[in-house]
Parts: sequence; structure tokens; C-alpha cells
Amino acid sequence: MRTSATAQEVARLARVSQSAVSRTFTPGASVSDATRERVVAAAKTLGYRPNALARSLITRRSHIVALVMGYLQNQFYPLVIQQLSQLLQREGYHVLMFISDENETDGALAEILQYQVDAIVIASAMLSQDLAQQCVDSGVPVVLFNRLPDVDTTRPHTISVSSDNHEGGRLVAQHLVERGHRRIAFLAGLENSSTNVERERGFVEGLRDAGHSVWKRAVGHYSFERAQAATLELFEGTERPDALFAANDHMAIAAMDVLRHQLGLRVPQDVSVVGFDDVPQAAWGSYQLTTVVQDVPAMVEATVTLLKERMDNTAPARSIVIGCRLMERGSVRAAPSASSARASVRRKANVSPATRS
Amino acid sequence: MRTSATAQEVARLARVSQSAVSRTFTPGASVSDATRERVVAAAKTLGYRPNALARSLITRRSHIVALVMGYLQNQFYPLVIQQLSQLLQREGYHVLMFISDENETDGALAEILQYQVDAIVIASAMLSQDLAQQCVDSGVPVVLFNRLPDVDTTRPHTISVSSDNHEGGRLVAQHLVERGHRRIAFLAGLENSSTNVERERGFVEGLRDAGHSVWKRAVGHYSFERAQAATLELFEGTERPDALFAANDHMAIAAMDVLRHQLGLRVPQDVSVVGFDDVPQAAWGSYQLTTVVQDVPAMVEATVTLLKERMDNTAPARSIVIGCRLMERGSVRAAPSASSARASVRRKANVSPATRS
DNA sequence: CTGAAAGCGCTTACAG
DNA sequence: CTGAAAGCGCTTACAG
Repeated sequence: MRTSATAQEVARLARVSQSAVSRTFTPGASVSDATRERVVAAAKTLGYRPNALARSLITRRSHIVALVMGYLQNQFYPLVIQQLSQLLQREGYHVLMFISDENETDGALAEILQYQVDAIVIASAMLSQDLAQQCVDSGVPVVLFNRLPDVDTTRPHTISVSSDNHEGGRLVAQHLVERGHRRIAFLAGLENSSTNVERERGFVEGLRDAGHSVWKRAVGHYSFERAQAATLELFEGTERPDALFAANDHMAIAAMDVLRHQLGLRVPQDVSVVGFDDVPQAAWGSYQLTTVVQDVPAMVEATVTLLKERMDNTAPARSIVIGCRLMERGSVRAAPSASSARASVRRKANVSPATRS
Repeated sequence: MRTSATAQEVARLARVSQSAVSRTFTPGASVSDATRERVVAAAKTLGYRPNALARSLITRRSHIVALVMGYLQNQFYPLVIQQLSQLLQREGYHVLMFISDENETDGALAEILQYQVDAIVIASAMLSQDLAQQCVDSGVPVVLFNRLPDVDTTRPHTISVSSDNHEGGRLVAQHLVERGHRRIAFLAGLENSSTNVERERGFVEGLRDAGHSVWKRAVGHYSFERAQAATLELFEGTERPDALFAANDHMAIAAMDVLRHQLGLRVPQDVSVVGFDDVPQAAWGSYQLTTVVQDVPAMVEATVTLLKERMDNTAPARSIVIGCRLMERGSVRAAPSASSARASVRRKANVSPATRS
């Protein structure tokens, strides 16, 4: 069934040695033009392509990078898959995809390692630290994408690429305080994920520096459904939050839908909402979500840079943190309304052009 | 750097032959319990894992399946990635991801083939027929996912899994006609994609059978931005469509945002909107999009079934078409309003529970 | 059950 | 520049 020709067959047809065939397909190897032409012609008639598996066996480089992901409902991750695989492809690598299932991760990881991958990228806030550690232990370069290594795992081999989540959290705090919010709620993601921890820490610090604090808190576990439930929880009772910071856009959108369509509240008139990530949906007309931008292209580029450094051992191990910025859209009110904020400050109307409806 | 132990080293430590080590890790091979125990112990101390590349070289089975995708903004495709890779993983396969870039597809495909993949799944409505043909020509089993082979490529090797897009189109036509719509617009996807062709054909036939026809048509190329532009085009002029069928949810959502936030129209009171796919966003509170459900789990299962049939050659080549059904949400009006449909039929109010807002 | 040996398809010193 | 040869780490008849 596997009818593809071998180098041996090409050699026979071209009347050269098998070495010559190999050299023809090895950039930089020395072959005369005459030989090369004969080989190329023979290869063409036979439909020959070098067997990458055999090559990897002897070069000890598979040019395969494993990409480990969890939940793809959050559009942030498809973005990462797309951009990262395209860049890796351009760099001559191939992506072995691995969707982890919480349960059967260990066995599947073992299988990944059997494929002699040159490196592993772990891009999931939800992944067990255990799995990450196993990867590191295997001796294959590992880059944690969008998550920091646990403190007790900080070794030279554990490198990471992430946004400055702490700074992002501060930006949100400052923004909400500036807009006059006082009853500010936080919708947390996964409690033990570094993204959630850092965003919350920055947020809490930012509020504290302005003399405020988190007024109410609930946990959405980065899940759409649980974020909806958590939003109901935050808004039960008579005194409601006047602003909500969700630890990612995915949850912020879930929250907005609950606020508007289940609780009958207006965003941003009754409640301001801020997210984190800047996924494509955040820009959609129905949400116009103000959010913290994670610079995916920069994160992806940094990942590939680190990967190559690790694989070539050309530089000491290091991690990279990418800066964030706030993207203001229409989900945060321009000025406090006296009724909801009990603040009678009135500011100039600052209606975003995109907000008219 | 690559410090992982080899079977030879394990054999030495266990004082057995290298064959015995191999047999221990080959399910079904005959090894005595005593030998197996010694080998397993030695393997454990050395951290040995069989090298899958070397194994593939000799067994002529890589257990790698290539997954070729295009655009991931449409949430349908991440769903497919997730479900398909999880099922393939459970079946002992690994997914080599390939995001095609319209341009550099050919070279990258050649690389995929070098990795001796056992099969290729092409899951993109946007992929050039050329690429699909190349895959088929390579002799590796190819399954077209969510697209049909071109007529002139229909060979035993070109097998596909798709929804009954034609039937889906008919369902939408019937539904819109039943709800009293007469000025019905169609927002087309990629003109030459089989999904678009089939959905439109079914839609046109369904309207025709009811004595109607498509009132206006524009092309969104399955792109969010182009769908937005196409929507503006459809709704310019004084006589506007009273219903819109978009060839997928991704475009339907783009259209809804334009209708509501740029044109100030209400959905469904002023315009009904129907999509196709039933992506997670279709169920979001802001859209409540009525749509045709593509049964992704069934499609994925069918894909793996066909893949295995092809790889084992256990059954004649065949394609599978999965049935569709209409998921009614809130984006289609319950009864015709006299003003917009010029139909004075009045039907019983049929308010969906999800529509209150 | 077990081991020696051939061989999967390649790359890469080594001589010439 | 070129070819013969060794070897990457495995599996699998083949004898025993």
C-alpha cells in the first residue's frame, strides 16, 4: 500500500549511489550539478520524498513540536493554535496536537514522548502541574504558554511565555476606579491557575492603591456555564455590584449575557464589565467589551524564539513576559451615574461611536 | 541531550536479549513472566520508552493522522479539532496539525507526507481542491471532512464525511416560509465550496417547492468582515429583506450585529435570521440564533470509522452523510407581521421560552 | 519462550 | 565530488 519510493530505488534509476540521493536532498551537502540533475529527475519520475521518520532516527531531530491544550471553547486557544502552528511551520517544524482530557493525560503524554518530539509547548491554564512537571522531567525542552511554572518547579528547564497578567489586573482596577466605580466585583477563573492568581493580585493591588477593595467575589473556573452561575451569585441581593471584572473574556461574555438577558440590567449603564484576553468576540457588536489585550502574535513569536534557543542550546534558559494594554470599548460607563454609584460627580459624556444602537 | 535509554541498554541491564525487551513492549508477543518482570524493572530504572519513530519505520505504520485546517475563527473548527483529536487519541493515533495558509500549502503538504502519516483528514471548506487532490494522489487515505469531493475527482479513494447540507437548506426554507417570510435573502459563503453549494441548492429548492424564491443574494465568503459588508449590501435601499439565511453561523452572527447595531433593526421583529452549524455562540443570550445543527460528534465518529476502514482496507471505500436538524431559538419571528410580509395571515403566538428579554 | 540476525530508510564520517 | 559502510532504535521471521 505504502508505494512511495525509497532513496535506494532512486539511486538505481539515476545510476548513482544511495548516498548521492541523500546528499541531493540535504541542503548544503556537496553534489555535482550533473549528479543532482540525474537524481532530481529520477526522484520526480518515482515520486520520491525522503522519509522524515528515518531521517529523524539518525539526525536525532524530529522537527516535531508537541502542542498540549485543554479547553478550546475559549476562543483564545484556537487563536494560539493557528498562529503558533503557522509560525512553527514556517520555521520547519510540525505540530503534534494533544488535547488533554484531565483524566487520561499521563498515558497520552508518555505517547507524545515516544515520538521524540523536539520540544513541548503547554498552552493551557487548566493543565495539571503534574503533567507539566513530567514533561520537564523527560528532558525535552518545555515552554509553558500563558502560564507560569509553579514556585517549587522553578528550575532552569521550566521556561514560560506569558502576558504581564499582574499589570493587566492593575490596569483594570485603575480604569474602573477612574470611572467612579465603588462596588466592584471580581469573577475569578481557575483558582490555582497562574493567570487567575496574577490578574487578581494586580487587580486587588490596584484597587488598594486607590483606596478601594474588591466588593464581592465569585468563581467561574474559566467555564462559560460556571461563570453564568457565578454572575447570578454576585448579583443576588438588593445591593448589587456596579462593575464586574472577569478574569477572561470568555467569562465576561457569559456574564454580560446573564446581566442583560436574565437580570434585565444594562451594560454599561447599570453595570460595567471588563474582561481579559481580547478574543475576537470581545469586539463583536453585541458585546463591545472593554478588555486587556494579550498580544498573541508577540507571545507566539517569543515562544518560538525560546523553543529554538532551548533546542540549540544557544542561550541560557529564560522566560518572557509580554506587556498588556487596555482596549477600551463600550462595556464600561463613561461617568458614574448618581443612582448606581451614589457618587454625584458628573463628567462629560463620552459616548463611543461604536456604542450607538 | 536526548538521554532517553534504548532497548539495547535495557537488555543489558536486564541480562536478556534486545528482542526480549521489544517483545515486552509489544502487546501480544510471547514473553515469559520472569523475563517480562526483569525487563519492566530495568526499563523503569532507566526511564525507557520505545522510540515510536524507529518502530514506525519497521512496522510501516506511524499512527499519525494529519489534520489539515484553514480558518479557525469560525468556532466550528475548534470544535472539530477538539473532538476529533480526542477520539483519535483514544484510538491510539496522534494528530499532526496543519494550518493551511492558502499560499504555502503545497510545500507544507509535501512535508506532511514525508512524515509517513497513516491518513489525512481535510477539514476546511476553504481548501483548494488542488491540495485535496494531491493528498489523494499520494496514496495515503484521505477523508474530506465537511466537504464533498469535486465531481471530477470522484474516485474510490476520495471519501468524505459531511452533513446533509442540502436537506439543511430545505429545512431553513420551509421554516422561513412557514413563518410568513417572503422577501428572503441568502448570504452565501464561499461560492465554490460544497457546503455553500449544497446549502444554497437545498434552500432554493425548498423555497421553490413552496412557490417562492430567493429575493436577494450577497456573498460573505464565510468571512466575518465580508459577511458584514454583504449584509449592508443586502439591506441597502428602501425595500429590505424580512428574513436572512446565512450559510453558516459565523456569518449569521456577523449579520445580526450589523442589523442591530449599525442598521438599528430588531431581530426577529424586523428581520429573521437563520444560520448553519450550531456553534456554541449561536446559543449565547445575545444571539439566540435559530440554526441547522451539524452533529459534530457523529461526524467525528464517522470520520474515525472511515479512516480505520481505509487504513485496514477492511471495507470498500464509502462516504457518510449525517442528518441535520433545525434548532429553533429566538432569531426567527413567531408569526408574520402584516407590515413587513404583506401577508395578513395571523397565526397563534408561539413564543419560545428563551426569547423573553 | 528466547536470541541472533536481517532490515526499515535514511545520514554521515571515511577514504578515495 | 563520490561510494561503501556503519549505524540510528526498533520489529519480526527464523531456528532452537
